[in-house]
Amino acid sequence: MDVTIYEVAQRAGVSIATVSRTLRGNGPVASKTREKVLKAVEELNFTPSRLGVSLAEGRHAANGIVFPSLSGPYYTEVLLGYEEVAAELGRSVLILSTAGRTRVRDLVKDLAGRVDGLLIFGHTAPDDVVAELVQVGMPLVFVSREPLAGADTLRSENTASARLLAGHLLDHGYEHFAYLGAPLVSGDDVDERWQGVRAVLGGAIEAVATGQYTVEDGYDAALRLLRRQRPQALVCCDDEVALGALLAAEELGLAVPGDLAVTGWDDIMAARHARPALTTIRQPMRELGARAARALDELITGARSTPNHLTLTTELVIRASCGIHPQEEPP
Amino acid sequence: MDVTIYEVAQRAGVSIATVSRTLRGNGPVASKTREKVLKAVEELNFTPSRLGVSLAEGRHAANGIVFPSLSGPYYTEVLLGYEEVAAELGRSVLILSTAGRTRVRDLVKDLAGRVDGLLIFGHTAPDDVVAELVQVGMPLVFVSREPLAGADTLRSENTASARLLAGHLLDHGYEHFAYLGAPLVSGDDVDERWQGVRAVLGGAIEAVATGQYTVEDGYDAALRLLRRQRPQALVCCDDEVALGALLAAEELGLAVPGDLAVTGWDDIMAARHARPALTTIRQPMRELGARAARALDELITGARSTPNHLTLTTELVIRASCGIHPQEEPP
DNA sequence: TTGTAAGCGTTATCAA
DNA sequence: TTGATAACGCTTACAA
Repeated sequence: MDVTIYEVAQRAGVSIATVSRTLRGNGPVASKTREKVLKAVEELNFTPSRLGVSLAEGRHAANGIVFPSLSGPYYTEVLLGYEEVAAELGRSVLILSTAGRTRVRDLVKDLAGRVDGLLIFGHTAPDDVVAELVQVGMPLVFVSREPLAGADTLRSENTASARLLAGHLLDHGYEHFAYLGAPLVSGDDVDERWQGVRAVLGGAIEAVATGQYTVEDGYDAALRLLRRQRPQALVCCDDEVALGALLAAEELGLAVPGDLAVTGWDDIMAARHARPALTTIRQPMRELGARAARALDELITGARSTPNHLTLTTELVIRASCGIHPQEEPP
Repeated sequence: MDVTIYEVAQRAGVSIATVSRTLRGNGPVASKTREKVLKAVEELNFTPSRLGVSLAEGRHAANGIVFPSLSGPYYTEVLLGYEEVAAELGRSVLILSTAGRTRVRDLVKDLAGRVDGLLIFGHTAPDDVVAELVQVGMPLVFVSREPLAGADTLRSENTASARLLAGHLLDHGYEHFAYLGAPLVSGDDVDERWQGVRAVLGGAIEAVATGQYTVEDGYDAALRLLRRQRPQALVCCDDEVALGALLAAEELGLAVPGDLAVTGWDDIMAARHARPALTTIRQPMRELGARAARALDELITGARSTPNHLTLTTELVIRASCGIHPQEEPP
């Protein structure tokens, strides 16, 4: 891409203004002129410089997204939903992964300078940068964190489903529980889930830390836990941790369900295919991303100016891992 | 971000050229002047507009990446390696997912207009667009496809490892095979793998199609296959398909290994944790991404101008799924 | 050591 | 219906 609007104008024998009008389809253009212009555009294979357009329009036509990493399907799914809708709306997507990275502050600020709006997961961006962005009016939507003034927040319902899940486990007759994946920051999804189950299970459940919320760390943490005590049910903060717990149980020769119940969260693809299939809370990940993109669009175009705080509903999906269900799948 | 270099200059009582020099640290600036400028920058909280900088510098300081989707860890891992190194080099990353999308041509062209260089997976970008990009000299690196004139190509070794794998299976004494995940385009990784195993196994192996290379489609395809015939070994085009095959085998009551051998490709995290653990070919996915970013940097900065075609080495990882290995893990 | 001014490639206003 | 021309926000010769 090297040819500019000037060369097109010259070739077509018109001014650059006319070329611009023709291409954008706004101002009036005589149809004979239009044809000359289009011909020149065609011949020169002209594409307007994105930089020139953006500078003049005063917008990037691009969105950013900040996530910790892409381990596991959760962030990936949200990202795909986000990118798809963003593309529909004519916006590109710039990504920023913060996990294990130094100078996150600068990276986020740089990213913010390249986009019209930002989707930020939980607390992946430093509070002061967030404050700054809110301050300057940058359109922002946060996913998986508590509401914040001056920005949209979007999340799936956690506490009510947590109670539902806890209730179901009580119905199975369990009395001793552990929550695998202790919350790291307050107010995010993992924390809300923990608060929810604890509200029902009270002293009968104890939070156990994992490193990250991955299969590996879930496996390690579960192994350590199960070697020194035997809760009857392991409520995991997400499906990946739960898959890790399943592996640990197998390694220790514990039957799931039977010796141990395990539950997850999110309903990632692997949850259905796990052995045993995971009881979990389904969260509409793709939709989270899609909605975030639309919300951002509203904010950017000015179709809306007051922040929205939305909570999507979830669904308890009961499968095999949480215990024996007598009248299941009659033949 | 609303304050411009003019306001800073005015406040500091200097010209915009001096502000620019100070901030970029190139031209000479008296230290007293520098301080005045920095003070003004501080007070006004000035950040140079990315658009202005890019337009003047004639570069985006951004890279693009084109992939089909992000299902499964392969693309994700490459993406993470890519983004990490790109960030190190001061470049942002724009993504484009093409799966199930219409107007891919336009999307790729638009993306190309926003970046200094592009990583493209296999054949995810239409050939004519690719030709056009090569034509105009856009720095390009392709991952997982056959060498192409005018662009870097980068891939992991496939055929030699395929032979190695096939040989190992022959050593197990198998005589009837199936290759799950028939190649869709010629020249990509999946095709090379197929060519490699077929070179060794000849007529003893037959290619079986899956939809996409996912756990679900692998499961479906394996189920259909195993219901009508019983190869002794299932060579899968990647680990996800292999995981699906494992599920299908379990569903049919086939023991793996024993009744059936299954192998994968890539060595994703789940391969190690699968039951049985997957025999597979390890491919350095993260490094693929990292190298692509560096290669692009060389091309963009002009440190190199002739295309490179690099093949990274892989490793056969023998685990349990390919058959019984007598003297394994002595206690 | 500093400032002036010419780009960089568009869009859009205002006259003609 | 068209064309000058002023933004948009910066970098960087070139002069001073």
